[in-house]
Amino acid sequence: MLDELDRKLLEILVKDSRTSLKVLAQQVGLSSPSVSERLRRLEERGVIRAFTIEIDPQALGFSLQAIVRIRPLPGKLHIVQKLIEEIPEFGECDKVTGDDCFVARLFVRSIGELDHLLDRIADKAETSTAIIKGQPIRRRPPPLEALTGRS
Amino acid sequence: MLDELDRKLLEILVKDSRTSLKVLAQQVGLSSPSVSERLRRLEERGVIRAFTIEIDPQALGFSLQAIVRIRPLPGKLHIVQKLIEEIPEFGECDKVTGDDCFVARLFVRSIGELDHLLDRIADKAETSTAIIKGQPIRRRPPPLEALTGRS
DNA sequence: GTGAATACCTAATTAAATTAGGCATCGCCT
DNA sequence: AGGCGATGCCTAATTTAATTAGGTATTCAC
Repeated sequence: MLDELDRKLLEILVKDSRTSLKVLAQQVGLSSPSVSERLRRLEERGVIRAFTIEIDPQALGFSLQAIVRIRPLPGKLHIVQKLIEEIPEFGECDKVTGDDCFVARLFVRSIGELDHLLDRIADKAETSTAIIKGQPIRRRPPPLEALTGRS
Repeated sequence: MLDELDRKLLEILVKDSRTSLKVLAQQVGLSSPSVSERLRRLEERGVIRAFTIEIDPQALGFSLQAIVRIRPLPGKLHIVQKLIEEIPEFGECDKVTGDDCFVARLFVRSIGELDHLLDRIADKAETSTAIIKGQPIRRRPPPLEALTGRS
């Protein structure tokens, strides 16, 4: 369902999505219309979810990040979820097993802002917060390398 | 340091980084060479870290994700960090305050694979794992919206 | 007030993406 | 076995986009 060439294309595009069809084509040994068609299908099938840019949060003024565990109080699940969706300072957020809780990333400008945001959910959920220090050890993408290499 | 137009450009590009200079230009009311120059500088300054694609992990076979808290045993910090960097199944990983530990995302094909990977660090760190269920409530990006809107 | 630096513009050029049309291979059905 | 449709690729032509070159207005420092 995803052949060698598709994976190679994805690998190149993760590193630089502006790579021209011409260059992609010579990397995989196809013509540019063929590559174009493959990319179209990868998008169509949802393998490529988006062409996007990665922005440095610090450049936007978000010098602080935190990882927050949020356990909604009984009956408050939907209200809490809605809040998370609406507050723009939330980054990625996942629901995890166990005692039905969320794990989310928060981008803030200061500790004060962090406190303020947590206050907004304090009466609807039990939270625990870990402040992120330093630069990330790794950044996001799903492990394309893991498909070819051993682990 | 980042004016209104820059923010607008970032906002458009986060949604679709293939947006042409022509379209960007008319959205912000500049000519395309001017937009081109602004983007060049945003990259140069590190505001735009990368042009990239977002891939659906499931399409790659990673049907399971977990968030793992990893507290390296005394003296084992660097070994653990190196492992996290090298194992391709790790996604983003941050160091957090408190008792010096990491919070990482793991992409795996099965519970078996998850167990296997955790075994590899079991003798070097204390770990606790939460399996992610369902689709994420929110996805990654730092909150551009938070710069304009109130919160 | 003059000179240098910005930040923008338009027009011309170069480069990239798309379209159109055709060919080979494969699987399937009769 | 022969034919038919669907794939997946190709080249060449066309269209669209990005870049470059050169010029103008504005601002700030001296």
